[in-house]
Amino acid sequence: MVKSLRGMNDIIDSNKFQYFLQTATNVAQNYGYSYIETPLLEETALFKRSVGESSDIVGKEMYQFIDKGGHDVCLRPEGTAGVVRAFIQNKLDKAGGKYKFFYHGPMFRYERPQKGRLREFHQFGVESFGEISVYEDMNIIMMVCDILNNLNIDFKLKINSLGDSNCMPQYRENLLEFLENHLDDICDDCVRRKDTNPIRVLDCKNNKCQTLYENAPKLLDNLCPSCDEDFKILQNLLISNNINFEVDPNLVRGLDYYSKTAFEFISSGIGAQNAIAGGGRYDRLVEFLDGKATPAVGFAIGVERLLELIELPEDERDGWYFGALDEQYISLILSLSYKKRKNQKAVVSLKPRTLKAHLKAADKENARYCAIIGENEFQDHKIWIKDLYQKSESVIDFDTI
RNA sequence: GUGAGAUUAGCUCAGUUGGUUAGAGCACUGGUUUGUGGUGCCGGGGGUCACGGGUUCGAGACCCGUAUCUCACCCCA
Repeated sequence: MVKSLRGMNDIIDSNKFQYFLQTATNVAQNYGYSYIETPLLEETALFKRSVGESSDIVGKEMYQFIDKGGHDVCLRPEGTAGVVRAFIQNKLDKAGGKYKFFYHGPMFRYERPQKGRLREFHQFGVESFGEISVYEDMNIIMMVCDILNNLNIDFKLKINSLGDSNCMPQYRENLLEFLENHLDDICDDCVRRKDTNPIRVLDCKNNKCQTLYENAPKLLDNLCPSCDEDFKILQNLLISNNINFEVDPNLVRGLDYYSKTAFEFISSGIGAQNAIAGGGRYDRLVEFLDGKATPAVGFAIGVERLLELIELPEDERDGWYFGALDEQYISLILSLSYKKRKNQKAVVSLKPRTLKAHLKAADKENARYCAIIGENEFQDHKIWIKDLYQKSESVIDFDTI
């Protein structure tokens, strides 16, 4: 038997998926965002330049291949790069103004699958272009809060500031110097990180490293005045809007393009993969991908991780079930259901059964009304209807259905 | 990529030191003296015991390999 590839699942029971998508789409539209769809396949160079070759995503997790035309392409491992490319390619950077997009769809990373981590997974994300103000960072965070609250999901918000091109390079130097001086005391992973992505040592899980890093230079102590002020404004905004948060000076993002505000939404109860949404500001990325310098900020939600946490509201009895006690009335109920379906849900049993069997089936369908025609009803030009919720019965002329 | 544990019916799981025809609950399906569901009773279908080798008179069980799932690491949403 041919099976689906490892870490790639069918979505057979799509109720939660649809429920999430509707909720998130609603919120995004309430914030004035419009839908954008970009290709799943892009030139490999796009991700190398945006996400960064130092990241594991690009370094070892991309579905990359040479297509029949000899182009080096790969399945998108994340959503931002494609949206930024589309923004530049359609010359929206030159047009000026503000652009706000939301997107959703599959992403691909060649990882070892676990719960909340798949090779083909789904993200819902937004990207806001042209707003340099930290108030937009706040808008974006409020949007995630709205989505999670509407879905009744408990979360913790962690924020940090990564600094910008004024203060980050200097901080990086300071940190590198610190690491060089403690090479013998840090774990093997951190030695490796020092060369690939030194900022990442900050969220190392090794206790010995963490104790050591308490004395390391701190991101937040090295912010330039502009970054520092924005970060304070953001915290005040969160407080005045009653959004609980925690400043996590060790919060770093895995993708290279982030600067200034970085945030992560965490949930307990889904195991080690506890980040359900993440995002931040990426003011340099548009320019870096050959566009006109445009500030931008966005987030992405990991859909599968969120689905683990969603409790679907209970379905109420709804719609009609049509059944016949004898073969000869089936064409009649087929017509009646066709009529009823113009404005309501209606299912038809295509085979004659006993009344009891029909009631059982109607109940299983979670129908509100069970409508049955038997010999008695047919002779009187009537249909028997039971309201399965009210438990009341009635008999009406079937032309009035 | 590293380490660990799993895999028996559609689902959740039993299955004794290796020994007849591999079981249960749920789900599905049919019937239930006369036309009343969710909540009675009786029946029925459904398993290449993940796949491939090996040990043995005999393997669902023991050994090896592969695949997949799960957990942790790494990484990240």
